[in-house]
Amino acid sequence: MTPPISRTRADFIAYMGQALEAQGLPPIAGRMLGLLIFDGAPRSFSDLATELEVSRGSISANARHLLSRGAIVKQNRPGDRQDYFCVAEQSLDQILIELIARMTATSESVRGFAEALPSEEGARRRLCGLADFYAAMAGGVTQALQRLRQRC
Amino acid sequence: MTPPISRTRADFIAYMGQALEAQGLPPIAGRMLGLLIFDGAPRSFSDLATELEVSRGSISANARHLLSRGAIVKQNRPGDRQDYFCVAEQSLDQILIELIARMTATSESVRGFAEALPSEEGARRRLCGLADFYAAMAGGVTQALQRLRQRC
DNA sequence: GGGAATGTTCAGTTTTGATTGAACGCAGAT
DNA sequence: ATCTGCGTTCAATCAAAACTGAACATTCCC
Repeated sequence: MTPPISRTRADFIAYMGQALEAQGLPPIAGRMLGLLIFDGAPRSFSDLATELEVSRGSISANARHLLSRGAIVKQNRPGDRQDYFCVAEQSLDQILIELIARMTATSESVRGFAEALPSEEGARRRLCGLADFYAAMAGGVTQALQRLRQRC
Repeated sequence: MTPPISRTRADFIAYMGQALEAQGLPPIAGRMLGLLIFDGAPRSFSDLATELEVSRGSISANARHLLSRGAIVKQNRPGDRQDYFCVAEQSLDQILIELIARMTATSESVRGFAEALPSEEGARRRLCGLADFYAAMAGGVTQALQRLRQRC
């Protein structure tokens, strides 16, 4: 017994809201992204407000948030004053790229702390280990990114 | 002109507080972990409260948090009623293992949504792509984990 | 038995962040 | 000129989370 598509859609949108909230995005941003991914077509600003039952102010703020991360893009059409949004071509790439950047930055910061210490300090070795850890994660995610790119 | 070790130490602890806060941990948990990593030796419960200038209640709560994640371990010594904490042997491994589990779970959840849809639905293809995305990330982090393990 | 030290718990406070909704500016349409 | 629809902004509200501090139970020491 397969559920109706609309039900799956609603569940997916709610799920994405929670999943992305756990990764630091505001919940509405997650739901917006879920909706856009599911529908796979541009949706208008007010459509989003209506469908998600949130204020226009929230759409405005969260759209800006997602736009700045490169996860979605804004479209404008001649003769239509509305803004339309859809998932960016390489939306997922962008997320990974940003993640890699964050981890690389952390690695470098930690290495900076390490190198401010004399080499005989045990702490220096430990901080270097931590820096290596973040570098390794960045490397792993980079590989994932390459794998995804060549598949699509 | 190298800063004194104590200064680097304080800065590192503060930095870790912020860095791990950005990844969902409470700030004090991040600072505790930073302190323990820097010092590389067991520190007592009250030492932590004193040094971080936070209440014992906070140490208790955050220590439990870090313990449950396997990031730190508690030591008890004969003839000493205090609890001592230090970073777990495979503290970083644990973090990666948990991350992999989360991403794998997300991938599977999303695939579940996809498979509830008829194959002619475009949404099904898109959700499968998202599931692949999370799977690829989990794979990348798994590789990072293996690389780290064999290095140490 | 007191008394001091230790970790936990929990109610209350503070802080932080998300969300709303009204006010606003702008651009087309009437 | 006025009106309507659109998106932004911002002050106020709300909710969730972290943190504190006092009360408590336990253990050890005198």
